[in-house]
Amino acid sequence: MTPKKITINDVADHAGVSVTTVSLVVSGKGRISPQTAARVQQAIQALGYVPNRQAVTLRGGRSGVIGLIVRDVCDPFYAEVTAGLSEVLEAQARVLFLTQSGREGLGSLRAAESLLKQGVDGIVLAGNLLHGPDVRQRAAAAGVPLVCAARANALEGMDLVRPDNQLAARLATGHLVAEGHKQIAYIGGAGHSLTRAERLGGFCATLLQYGLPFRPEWMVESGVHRHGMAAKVEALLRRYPQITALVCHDAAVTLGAYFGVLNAGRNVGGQALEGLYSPQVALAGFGEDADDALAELPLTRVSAAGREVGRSAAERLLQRIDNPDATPQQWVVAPVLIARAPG
Amino acid sequence: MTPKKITINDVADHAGVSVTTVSLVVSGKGRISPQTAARVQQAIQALGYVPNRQAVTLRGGRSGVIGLIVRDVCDPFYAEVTAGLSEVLEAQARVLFLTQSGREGLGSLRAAESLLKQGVDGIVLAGNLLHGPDVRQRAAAAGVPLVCAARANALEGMDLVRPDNQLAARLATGHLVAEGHKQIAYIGGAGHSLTRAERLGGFCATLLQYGLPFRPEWMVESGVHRHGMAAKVEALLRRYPQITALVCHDAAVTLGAYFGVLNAGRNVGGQALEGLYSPQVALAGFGEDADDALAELPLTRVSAAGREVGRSAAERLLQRIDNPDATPQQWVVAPVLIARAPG
DNA sequence: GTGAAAGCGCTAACAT
DNA sequence: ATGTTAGCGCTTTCAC
Repeated sequence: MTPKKITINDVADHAGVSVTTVSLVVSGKGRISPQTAARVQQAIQALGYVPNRQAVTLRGGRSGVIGLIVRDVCDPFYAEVTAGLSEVLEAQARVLFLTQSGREGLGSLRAAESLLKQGVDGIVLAGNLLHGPDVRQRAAAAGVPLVCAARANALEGMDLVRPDNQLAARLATGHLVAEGHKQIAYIGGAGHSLTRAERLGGFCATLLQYGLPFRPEWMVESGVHRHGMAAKVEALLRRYPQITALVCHDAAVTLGAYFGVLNAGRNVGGQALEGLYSPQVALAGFGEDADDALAELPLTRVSAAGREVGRSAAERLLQRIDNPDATPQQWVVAPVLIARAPG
Repeated sequence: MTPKKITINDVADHAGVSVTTVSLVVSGKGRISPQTAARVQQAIQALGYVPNRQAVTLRGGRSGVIGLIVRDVCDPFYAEVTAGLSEVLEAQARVLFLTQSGREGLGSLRAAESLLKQGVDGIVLAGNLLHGPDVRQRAAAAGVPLVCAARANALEGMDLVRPDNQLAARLATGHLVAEGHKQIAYIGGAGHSLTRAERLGGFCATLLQYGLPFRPEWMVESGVHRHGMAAKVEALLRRYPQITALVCHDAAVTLGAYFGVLNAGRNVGGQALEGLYSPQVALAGFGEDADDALAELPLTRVSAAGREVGRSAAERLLQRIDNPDATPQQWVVAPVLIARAPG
């Protein structure tokens, strides 16, 4: 059934050389004569030889495997991160171990444990940075490099790749301002969210920069479950009819806001109209590219570029693998503005 | 830096026995005296011994690793499948290799190749069944079990886990019928989609079962990009005002349909009103649990239960690993209806 | 019941 | 420039 596994010995026999020679040819290390090298290559082709990873690793080489600890692959942002990571690693002929720490998962630390047991060359911790220090300690003890990828800022002293939430908010807000809006509210996000805090920073900074008002009452929290945003937005707009634009924290909030606008008797659109009061309310929202359910809505979106975060995390980890003693760095990935024709 | 790796030899020394004994105790195989076993266990605890996977695998044991080939982890359905798979495997102290075949990935076959090189115990092919036969052949040649997990039916002769699209459509349609709707249209999906075909089967069957009309003009395709569904739905409703309910193919289509209903001067709601013409139009849609952006809409959703598909695929693969010669089976996973209070 | 020893496939000294 | 050989950590006959 299973075809006889062909090993380095078979190749050596077939080429009439020793295993050392074959090994040297494969790794391109020693000085081997062109003729011999050619004969060996030919034997490799003929037999379809593929080096056995476990043997290499056992002997002390690299396993070629990277471990990923992610809270929940179903979260669109982290799904993008995972995809980006996987892309880069595949291009390097490496593979990715996936473990989940959240939901039904076994927790970051246990995940790390099981990855280390498998002999990974490096670990990416995506989200769940609460247990970051524990994981770092464990990885350090095993001499395995660790890189974090998260939605918001966190620990010092660790390699971390994250989106630029502040810039994202500046882009979104700036876009609305450029369209002529002067009364802008921020909708959604849980009060304790670090991501929200960073975005609010960019939001306020942009308003200040243009001399526009920002009022605490115009920053509406959503609970974690994001229920009833439509009602909250409707109430906001009825109370402050001068508001002409909303920055929305995520896809669910955006949709809620959309209905809130309609329920308040206003329309959703882009360009701010003349005069103080406009029946139009413009929307800008954050979200991943994969959140395409909202693609048809007339709104401007800013993506946190999760895929790019994943790619960068992979790059950084590969660097760390080659150079374990490098100083930890924070990499910030620029967001992407996807403007929508007003309408 | 790196703490000395402790091996089976260290344990043997510490316990004053031979490596054979330690191995036997760990695997629980040979007949070892309780005293010796206890001493060994104690040594294992004391030293924190963890068997080296590569050594075990090299020696001929199982690697404890399962490979997953998925087209795109960012697709909500396959993200759920991945999560379900990962859950089950983690519970079994196994780990999951993730490879992507689509997008920037290297194609199913190359992914399979790289998984086999890593010595996986089994492979799950999720989606992209076009290349299923190739992958199967390759896996079979390596003596590695293969299980497919896909959104729709496909090849014969392979183990396959998939959602019950037909039942899903029956649930959605039946729900609308139970609410009193008699004129129901099906919106969205690409014409060549197998999933759509299966759902349409369930849709039509349900209508027939209740003696309700089904008309080809009431089955509106969306392109692959799902643009302009709002306009299509508006046109449909204006042309056939007797329609009171829509079954929507996915989240994006549902949202488009929602606006189509509004644009047609109708409202979205649940209960069918008296009389032939109702201003209300009810919506039922398909989607994963993770598609929660639409959670606030007053509509009934049917989930394909991707997570459960993943779990089942894992179960089946574990069976195949224990019993490689079993006959291929098709497993069908029941969908989940999430009813919404009509509003 | 327990131990000695032979490899699994590979790499890296150390010869030659 | 190429070959010999000693392990990496483990399981598994086969002795005792």
